[in-house]
Amino acid sequence: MARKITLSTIAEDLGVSTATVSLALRDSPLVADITREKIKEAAADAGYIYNRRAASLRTSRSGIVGLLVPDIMNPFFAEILHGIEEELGLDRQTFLLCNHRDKIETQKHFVETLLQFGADGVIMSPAIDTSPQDIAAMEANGLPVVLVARWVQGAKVPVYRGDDKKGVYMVTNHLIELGHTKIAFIGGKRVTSTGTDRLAGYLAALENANIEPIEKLQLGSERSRKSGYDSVREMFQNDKEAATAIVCFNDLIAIGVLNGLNSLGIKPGEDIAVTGYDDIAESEITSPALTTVWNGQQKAGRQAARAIMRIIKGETEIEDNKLIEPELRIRESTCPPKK
Amino acid sequence: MARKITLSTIAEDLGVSTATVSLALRDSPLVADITREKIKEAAADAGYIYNRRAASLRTSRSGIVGLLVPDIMNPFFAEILHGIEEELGLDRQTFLLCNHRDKIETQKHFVETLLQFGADGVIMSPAIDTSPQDIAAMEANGLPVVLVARWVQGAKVPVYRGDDKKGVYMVTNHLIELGHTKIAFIGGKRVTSTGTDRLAGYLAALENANIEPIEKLQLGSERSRKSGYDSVREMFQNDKEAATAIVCFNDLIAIGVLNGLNSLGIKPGEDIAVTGYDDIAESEITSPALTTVWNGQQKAGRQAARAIMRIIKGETEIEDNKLIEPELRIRESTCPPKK
DNA sequence: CTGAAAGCGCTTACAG
DNA sequence: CTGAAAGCGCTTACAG
Repeated sequence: MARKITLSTIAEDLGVSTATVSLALRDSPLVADITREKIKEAAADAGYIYNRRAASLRTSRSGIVGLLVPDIMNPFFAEILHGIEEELGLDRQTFLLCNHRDKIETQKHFVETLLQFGADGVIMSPAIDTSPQDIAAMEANGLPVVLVARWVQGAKVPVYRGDDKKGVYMVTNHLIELGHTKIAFIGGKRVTSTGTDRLAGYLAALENANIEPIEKLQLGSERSRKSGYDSVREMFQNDKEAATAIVCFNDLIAIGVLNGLNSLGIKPGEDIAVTGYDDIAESEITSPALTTVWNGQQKAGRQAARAIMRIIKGETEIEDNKLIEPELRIRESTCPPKK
Repeated sequence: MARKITLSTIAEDLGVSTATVSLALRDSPLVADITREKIKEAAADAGYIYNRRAASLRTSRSGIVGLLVPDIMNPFFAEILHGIEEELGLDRQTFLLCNHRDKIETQKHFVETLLQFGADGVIMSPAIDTSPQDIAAMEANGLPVVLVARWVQGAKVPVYRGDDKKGVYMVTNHLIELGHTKIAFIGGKRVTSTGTDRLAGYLAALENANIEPIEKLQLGSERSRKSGYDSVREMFQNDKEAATAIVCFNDLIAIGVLNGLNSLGIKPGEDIAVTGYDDIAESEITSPALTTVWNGQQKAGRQAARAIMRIIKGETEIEDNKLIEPELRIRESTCPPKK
């Protein structure tokens, strides 16, 4: 590369001012058509690269949106991201992604980075133990926040998510209608809002049917395939009739449970009923195909993205964030209790 | 927030110069201990936020590393990312992530963004059809490049990846040693360097054993679970004895194949042998557990991260990038041909 | 050990 | 429609 191309080198070459070049490149109607064309051509020829740092220092808008999720490897969050990408791509925003892995320190450090880069806003599924003060502090520093999938009690920011309690209620009820009474709940016991809400849906359905919940049928705190696999083996290794149905915290757990049961010689969909949650793409091609609940994660992602863009653009009317209605997806993994 | 806290407001409050504040906050030994302490305290009290855009405009180092992968939802790339994160976290680099989904336009647009932000370097698994000129252009614009997992013929930049050809050779050979001769290859036929290398390993093993490769036993171009599921059903729906063993392009395909076979009533690990590639975490808990090849993706990620940091720091001695040795992981999904 | 000053590359009033 | 000038918030020679 010879010398560095900037607005001023272009201006100099063309004998105009930097103001004119700046305006022309951004298609300002203030600039005469001929001038604009001439400038744009010169910029393209010279291989000019717009320096966003300089622009953002001046305008204090960075074009960066922060995105915080527990773990992008989890298809649930990946699908949220997908929704966000679809929506933000249109506005040519760039985003900075962080997997906080539910470590509040990681989250904090990343938020600090966002502030340093002058991010315009952040979409987050907050880490466990995020306080409303944490969120208020971000906003006080000029970083607007929108939540997705998880909510924080007391935080005054929009939240976009599915109705977890209702969805798990529906799927538990589906099992009860099939005739099950010994229904286990596996996974997600960690204290996220999602975990609490989903467990509450399960308990509400049992209560509604006058089924006494059994503590030892509620197992596992993680939300990975491996954890589902391990938990179900733990539950059934000694007592093959511990339960006739299993409500899983999410599809990943359920997939692990299907595999774990298979490894014990118990056939899901025949010997025992298993349900998932989220309806990730994979749940259609498990064997047996998984009965689950569509949770609208892509939709939540799109809503969150749209909301943050509106806030950034200074709109005050943020669309009403009512819960996304869950939908039951009955497939092959549920069956009546075995006689 | 009252007024904005900057270096100059702190300097003013304390009656020192901005140069001193700047130096003090970065722990320069030039500043007297007492002065430094006083300044640091004042900055912390005021809730000072370092403005990286301003700093980076001045120093032309941004602290940003770009990361380009086809799709972060794919555990193979997620594990590479994990390795990179582990390594880069230490240097407090921030990174900008892009899923190019093998669209050269998406990749191009993202690289443009990196240039605008003044990224210090980029680690990439290039999209299909990336040319050596594309990479040369990035470097010419001051953006050093390191490749991971995939390579580009003719590009003069370091590459960190496993020996795909050798690994697939090993696993195909394992099947041949078990007595198989009708061995299919499913997935990955798209023209990535990985696809080409892996197919070559399969063909080399067949040739070495004097087995004639059969065109119609090479199926599927994608690398997803769903694609494996669909391909194997297509292959076996009409002819249940189309093959006695299947080499899959990767573990995801293999997982889809396991499910697809199950859905057809064919038992993998008993009726037919199936192998994966990559040894992602999930392959240990499939049923049956998957025979596969460890590909060292985390290691490749770490190597790539270390290399880009060295380049950024101006070191010229970049560690020699020899291929990572693959390792065969024999589990339950492979068996001799059924009599 | 500390300060005054220039400059990184933009955009934005303000004049004309 | 175009230009001259200031300023965003840092860091870096340069003096002292």
